[in-house]
Amino acid sequence: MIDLIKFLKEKGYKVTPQRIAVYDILKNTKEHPSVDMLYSKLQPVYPTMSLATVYKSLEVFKELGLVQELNVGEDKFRYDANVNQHPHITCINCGKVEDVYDEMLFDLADQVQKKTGYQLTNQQLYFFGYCPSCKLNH
Amino acid sequence: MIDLIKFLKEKGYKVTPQRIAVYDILKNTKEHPSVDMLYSKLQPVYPTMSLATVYKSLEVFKELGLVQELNVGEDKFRYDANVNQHPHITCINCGKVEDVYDEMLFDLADQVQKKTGYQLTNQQLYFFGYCPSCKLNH
DNA sequence: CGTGTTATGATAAAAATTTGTCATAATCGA
DNA sequence: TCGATTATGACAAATTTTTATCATAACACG
Repeated sequence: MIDLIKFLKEKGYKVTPQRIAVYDILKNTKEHPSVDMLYSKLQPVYPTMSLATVYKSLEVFKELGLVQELNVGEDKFRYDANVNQHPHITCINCGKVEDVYDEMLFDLADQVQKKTGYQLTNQQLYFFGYCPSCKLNH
Repeated sequence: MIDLIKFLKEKGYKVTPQRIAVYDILKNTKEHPSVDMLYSKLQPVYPTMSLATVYKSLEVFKELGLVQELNVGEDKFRYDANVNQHPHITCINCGKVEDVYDEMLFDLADQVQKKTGYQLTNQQLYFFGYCPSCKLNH
């Protein structure tokens, strides 16, 4: 949270309760919410919070490098306050998105860079399947 | 091409010039076209081809397992007649999408499955960066 | 070749997220 | 605390891909 305030001030953005609230949710969840999920979570706390404000806050956070935008194959984005590049896994039954930790993935970028001749800037690794609890009901 | 006709007939779909034309383009390109790209390519050959027909053809192909739908982070899909699961790399300058061949990626799914407990059905691995020719102009 | 069924094409319409507008409110530095 | 500037909120509007409609055309089977 200290980071958010510092970053906002450094760039001349104002520190507002709304921005803090949005970032706070992102920082304290592992469920990679979309804009509508964020909005729903904020409603109880900030009944007057507007969708536009959520969008505008996220825009600022992206610019500050405080969140990353994920495209998990839905027609909307999800957001993650963990800006480290890391793979995600989505349950195709219940829709949840989780992180994947695997050392094997660390060397991947280098390897791909050598093979392709591209200068990599980014990667998005998504796995899809049934999560442990959903796979029981199949 | 023989596959397409066989598959269509097996499932009771009619063999039409439009379906053949759409599939033909997908089969003979490596650029992973989107619907609008397909439509543009078809225009010179089939001036009366409709966008709706492109969409409907792709729907059938997906059902037959003849194409895969890619989400490379745009707000539309791209299509690939190579239905093997394989990683893609996108140039963030010129927008082209290419395949990545790397043996390292083959074990990945198993590894992730073990780590996460998920039953994997699918994966989408996307790398982003500047392609060899675009990176010169930076 | 004829008939029943499915596909096509043109256009309208949906669908849903994201952006714009602008009056009002809040922030921040002096 | 004051004043200048920026942000918020409510809603309109844009954007754009994708689906639905339906009369006409084409296919496939006997």
